[in-house]
This record gives sequence, C-alpha cells and structure tokens, in this order.
Amino acid sequence: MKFLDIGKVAEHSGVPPSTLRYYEEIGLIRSLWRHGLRRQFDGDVLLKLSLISLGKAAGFSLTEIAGMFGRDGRPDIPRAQLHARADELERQILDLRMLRDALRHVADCPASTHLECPSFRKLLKSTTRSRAVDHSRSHAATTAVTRKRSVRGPL
Amino acid sequence: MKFLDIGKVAEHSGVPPSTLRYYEEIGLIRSLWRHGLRRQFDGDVLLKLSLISLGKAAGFSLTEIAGMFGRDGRPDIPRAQLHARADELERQILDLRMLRDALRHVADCPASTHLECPSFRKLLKSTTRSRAVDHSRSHAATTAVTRKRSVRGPL
DNA sequence: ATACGAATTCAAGTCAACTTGAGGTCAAGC
DNA sequence: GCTTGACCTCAAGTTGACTTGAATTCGTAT
Repeated sequence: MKFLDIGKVAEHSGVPPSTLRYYEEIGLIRSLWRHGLRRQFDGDVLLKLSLISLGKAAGFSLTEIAGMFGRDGRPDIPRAQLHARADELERQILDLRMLRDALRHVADCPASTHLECPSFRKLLKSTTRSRAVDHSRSHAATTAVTRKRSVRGPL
Repeated sequence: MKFLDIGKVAEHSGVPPSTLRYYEEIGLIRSLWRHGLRRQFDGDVLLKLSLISLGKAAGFSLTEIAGMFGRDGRPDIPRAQLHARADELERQILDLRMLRDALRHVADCPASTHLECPSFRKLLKSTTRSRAVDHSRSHAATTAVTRKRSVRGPL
C-alpha cells in the first residue's frame, strides 16, 4: 500500500510517467522492484522528486542534482561542499535581486525609450561588465541561473 | 564612422562570430552591408548585444528578446512584461533561498535520515507548494512563430 | 477466457541555442 | 601576382531534458 506504481507517482508528484522513467534511466530515482513489468516505487520517491524539483527550479542540471545524492539515494555531500554550494546560491540570489530591481526600475522609468534612461544605461554597463570577457568558461556559478528557465513564463 | 566586421564585434562584445551569424540569421541583429563577403556592423550592435545579454540574464528566450525590439530596431519593452519578468525573478529568488536553506540544513543536520527529518520535509513541502500545478504545457501556441529557416524577424 | 487498461521497451523526434567542419571567397600585404 | 588569414556558406552535430509512438506484456475485472 505504501508502494506506488508509476501512475500514482505521476499523479501525486505532477511528474509525467515518461519523465519518471527517464529519471530512473539516468539513475536519478529508482524503483524498488517490478510487479510483473510494472515499477513499484516507495512513497519516499515523492520527497525525492520534490527535492529534484527544487533543484531544477534553482537552476541546477539533473546531473548536478544527481551529484547531490549518494549512491544510497540519500543526500550525501561533504558538508563543506554543501556550504560552498549554499554560498554560491547566495551569490546568485544577490545577482538576481539586482537584476530584478533593475528590471522594475526600467519598467517604471519615465524616459520615452529605455536607451535614454540613465539607469538603464547604467544597468547595461554593469551587466556588460559583470559577464564581460568570460572566455574562462566560468562554470556553474554563473550559468546555473541563466541556463534554463524552470517554468515557461506566460510571455 | 566605425564599421566593424564580425571579428571586431566578437572581440568587443565577447560574443563569438558563430553566434553573431546565428543572431543575424534569426533576425536578432543585422549587419549594414557587405564588404566583399564580410558583414559590416554598425557600432550600435554592441549596445544591442548588451541588451540581448541582459535579456538572457533575465531569463528571456531569444524569441522573446527579438519581440522586444520595434521595427526600427530600437528597444521597445512592454513595461507589463518587464514587471512580469521581475515577478518571475522574485519567485526564482525564493526558490534559490529555499534551496540554500535546504542545503544548509542537510549540511548541519547530524542524522543521515534527512528525508525523514521533519524540518527537512517542511522545507521541501513549502517549495513544492510554491510552484504546484504545472500542466501549462501550451507548447503549440508559443512555437507558432519561428519555424525552421523561414526566419524573418522583427527587424 | 477474454477484454481492458495501465504499464512496458526502444528508437526516434523535439526544442533552443549554439558550435563545428568542410570547402570556398576575397582584399590586402609583400 | 601570390599568399595569407579573416571571413563566408551550408549542413550537420551537440547538449539537456524530455516526449512520442508503435508494438507488446501484464494483472484484474467481468
């Protein structure tokens, strides 16, 4: 009864069966056994899917998320690494906040075109500066957020 | 007058030539004319690339960004759209914060039973709630714009 | 016993945003 | 006038995260 087959997992998590199979295929989740052909999942998988969803929303790739779990399936990373990741997130949060504020300012700016708005120019300059000359392929820290939008906006 | 060929644009903007050609192909930027085979760009393009970079950082797709320029090629961003994006950023910030907290919790929690730890569950639950139902898979409507090679963007 | 529906596999397709590579062109410098 | 090197085109490949479809196999309810 505590064992769910894929349809139930999909129903409760909102993650479609195809995706669940895919996740299992890449080792992100796993089923306990088969009942006939059917995968039987432990209820725990729902929690794990929440965690995965969270990670995705935060801009991590599935590979990165997978790296946050040990082979036993439980979150298992050296504490220092976890904290480092958290620090990294903190930096991203700051960046996003700046961007958010800038967008709002531009949205409310009375200048007729954005190019004439001084703060828009300033914003352009700062964003240009902040990610200029990045031929050092600087990695997850800067790309995680930009990489993929977690939810398609209505625009 | 400064007319740049693609190498110079790449050098000043940090955007590789292949990408610049791609952007031109999809109508996101444009060159003024050819000198022999070579594209000649107006210096303006650098500003535009900053704008594009900004848009990307804010999570807009290239198609969306292209839609932000009027027929004259000048930025014309609907303010409501900017606010909407700022709202989305705000949500993303919340997600990041929760992930950060989750990571810190995992780092500091002495038990190896994170998935059963009440406060961890609570964290997860709150994140799950925040971005609950996502069956907004309206894909056909949004893709109607740019198909294959028929790209003739709004420039 | 049979039908039904829910699940299965596996290959292939999709989408965005590029990159890569092969082979060709051209203007400028020596 | 020949070489060089920056540029060109066009097709195809890449990556990540899935989805789709056809053919098939179960378990359960009638």
